[in-house]
Amino acid sequence: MAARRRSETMEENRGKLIAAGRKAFAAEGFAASSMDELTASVGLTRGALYHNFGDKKGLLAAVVAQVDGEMAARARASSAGAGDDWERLLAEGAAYIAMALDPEVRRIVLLDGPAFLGDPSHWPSQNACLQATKQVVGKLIAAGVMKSADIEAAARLLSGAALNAALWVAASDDPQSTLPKATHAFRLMAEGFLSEKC
Amino acid sequence: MAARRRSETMEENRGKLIAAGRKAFAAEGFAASSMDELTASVGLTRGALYHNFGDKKGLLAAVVAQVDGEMAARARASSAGAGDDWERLLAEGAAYIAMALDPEVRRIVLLDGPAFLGDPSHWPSQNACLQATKQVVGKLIAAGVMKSADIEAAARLLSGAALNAALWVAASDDPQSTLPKATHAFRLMAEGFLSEKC
DNA sequence: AAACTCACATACGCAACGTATGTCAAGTGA
DNA sequence: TCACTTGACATACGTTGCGTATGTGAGTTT
Repeated sequence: MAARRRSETMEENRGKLIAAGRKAFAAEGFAASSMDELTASVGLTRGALYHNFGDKKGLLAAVVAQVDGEMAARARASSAGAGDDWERLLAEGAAYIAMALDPEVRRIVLLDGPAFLGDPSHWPSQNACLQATKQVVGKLIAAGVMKSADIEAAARLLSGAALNAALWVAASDDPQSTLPKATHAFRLMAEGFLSEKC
Repeated sequence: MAARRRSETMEENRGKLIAAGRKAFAAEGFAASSMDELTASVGLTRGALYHNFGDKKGLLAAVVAQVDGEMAARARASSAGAGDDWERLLAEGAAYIAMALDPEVRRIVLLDGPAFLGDPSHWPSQNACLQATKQVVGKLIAAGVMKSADIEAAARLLSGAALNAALWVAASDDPQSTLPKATHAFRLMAEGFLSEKC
């Protein structure tokens, strides 16, 4: 058989472990996931895991970084069609709410991530979503569309409201009917930041 | 020595374990807290814990219920001096932000609680804080002070925004200087729910 | 006061993490 | 091509910590 390059199989194995991590962490949570089972499910042992990621939390960090990156991409995509920056901001908020309905996002990034890795603003992935929001908020405040306020505070409040509302939506009996209520309330509240409303 | 009643010592031991749980969970987090050490620290063994609380998560639930109750009391106290209901709502929001600065509240109720016990709205303590906010929001919407919106959605967004902002404040380098920025932004955003602003 | 209850201690099995060590294929230089 | 090195991963082991099954003695009942 063709002799495969080392770096090639290593990247492949890292990918396998991260993919298995996404599944296991989303399904059972970080604490309840067994690394023996997880590694065995992709034909490896714990040796591979500790060599590549250092420890169990290292794998979680890698998984979080990957999912976080995908979230930022989703947020960008959903706000791409917006006419102005304000509509872009609202679109990103709606995207946050929709993303938190994803079991992987909810369990891994919103629950286990903060609990086991600490505050998201200190993650290596830097919470890419929040950075995007901060940028838009900064532009809107500078342009006078939004009232003067601390940029990071406003971005935090907006994304925090959206994410927390989404956790509620996801845990509700009928997510599909509660989702519009959440997005409507979000739009109302965000408008509190608008400068001129008369 | 005077023979002590059984129910008396039992309540006392429950209290000791809950108090030890608050300390340990706040300091090291739920997952990293050893039940052997925790029970030994109050002169008991794990036997007492499993008899009283069923399992490790049972103790966490009891601790969360106690802290949650204290949070509700704090919120009530801080909004007691408010003139009207709207000011009461803002005061509660400010109280949320201040409470999340408490290490016990942050670690136990905001991080480990949701991660290990599931969504707060399904807790036996019913997330007493949120219930209080819902009541005020309901009155304000009925009175026409706030725009029409789903009561629970509005309450969730407001408390979620406050709590998430508070997590940021707590994790920041200089909490004392970022706190006013957060409360100011919160007030601005909450005003988005006001009916008449002209 | 004898029988009983139950709150808690003791002892055990098991699962899972992390580490120390072994191993063999991929790379390197002659 | 062949000895030699590297390193990615497997294997084996020690440790920790949870949950349970069983024991026990102080308190309670009759």
